Amino acid sequence: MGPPLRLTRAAAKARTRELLLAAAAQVFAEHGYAGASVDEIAAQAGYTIGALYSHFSGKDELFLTLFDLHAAGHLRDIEEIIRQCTGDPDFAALGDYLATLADNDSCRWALESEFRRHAMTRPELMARLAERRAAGQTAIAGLMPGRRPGTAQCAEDDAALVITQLEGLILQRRLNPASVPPGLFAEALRRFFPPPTWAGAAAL
Amino acid sequence: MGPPLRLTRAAAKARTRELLLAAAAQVFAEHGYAGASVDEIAAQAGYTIGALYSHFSGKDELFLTLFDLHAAGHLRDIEEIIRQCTGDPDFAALGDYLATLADNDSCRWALESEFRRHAMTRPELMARLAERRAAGQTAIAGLMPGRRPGTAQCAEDDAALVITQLEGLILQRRLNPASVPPGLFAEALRRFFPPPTWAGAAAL
DNA sequence: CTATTGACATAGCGCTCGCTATGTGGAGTA
DNA sequence: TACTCCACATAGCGAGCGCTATGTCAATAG
Repeated sequence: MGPPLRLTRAAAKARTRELLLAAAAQVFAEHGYAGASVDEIAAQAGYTIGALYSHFSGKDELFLTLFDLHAAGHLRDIEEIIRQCTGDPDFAALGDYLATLADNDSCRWALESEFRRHAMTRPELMARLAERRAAGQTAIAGLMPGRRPGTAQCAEDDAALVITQLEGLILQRRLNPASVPPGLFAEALRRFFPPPTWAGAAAL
Repeated sequence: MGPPLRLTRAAAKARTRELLLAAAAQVFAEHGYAGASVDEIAAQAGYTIGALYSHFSGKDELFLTLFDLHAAGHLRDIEEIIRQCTGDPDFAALGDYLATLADNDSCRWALESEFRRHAMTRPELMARLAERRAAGQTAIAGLMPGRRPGTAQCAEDDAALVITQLEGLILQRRLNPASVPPGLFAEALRRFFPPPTWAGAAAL
């Protein structure tokens, strides 16, 4: 048969699940885990709690599902940016992109803070988050140039520095956009990726 | 009269207030604002909710008091570290200090995440937090050397970068101490405070 | 067309919450 | 010592919570 005019049963279910997850992200971000009510999450998605409990076993599973999705995909954007810093990067454009990344998805960074707070008090969540971040850091380390040959600095350390620098800047821009203009993102990246020829000659 | 053997009435009241605030910080950090119960906060301090409500108008005032105390004092430690970076700094010692700063006060950084999440959804809190941080940043900017004369980089931008770098590293160390050894803090500081004579000669 | 399934709605239970009204005992004062 | 006061304890109320039991109706299969 051709494409159905209406969504098929399974497709509709998958769509409902996505809507519930998106609504949960928004409500968890705004009120925190304990402050978020399953009624509000379901209502935000356009359903009632019956729909929610037919897709998830409860509030906790909903939160943990979001946690894993977030932990898996969080460093991907940063990795992509770092990848574009190799070769002949356009730092100004990357700075603009980072600024929009910080400005959009308003609930994303609030969720990030909520996840971190949760992870700090629940060892198994901390382990999962640390593992995902370690994988992302290693991927980024593979992209970092082995510069400053005089120092014993390794690529893993460079990656940790650039990740935390960009995350810190993003969180700061969430609090006060004026204090972190796009040019500051660009400047931060420039410091980790100096012009290849000059730096090689000037070092030591 | 000499110092009283037992605490005077006002001193005991002040001590109770401090105990309540410390307990509140711990419980808010562990469970978040909505998840924290005033009963647990009072019990953690060794009192009941009667004591809590005779010192604070309610849960919200308790939280806002902590918020202001935190916002006021948060960048002081970083400012002190940056001050010690001027002159002839011992980066290794400062790195050790930053590591212990991240490791101790476990509830402090969980509270930091909770405050940020709250600020992201409440404009008046965001304004207050941004104002305090701007003041701290300006103080730190006054300590930053006006290096790299070739670039249009100003001290305020340098301060924003070093603050967000250190905060990002601290938060990362909370999640995974092994990924941020004390030496990485030291390396981060070194990059913002290069040896004075060499850098001046090597620049441009 | 009929039967069946299951995605989702509805109502309500038990529990905990923030907060208040009220009680009480020891520190302060003369 | 006797009176006063207030820091703190205690009991309970109304509201909202997560979750479950049950109902409903449209999409599917035969």
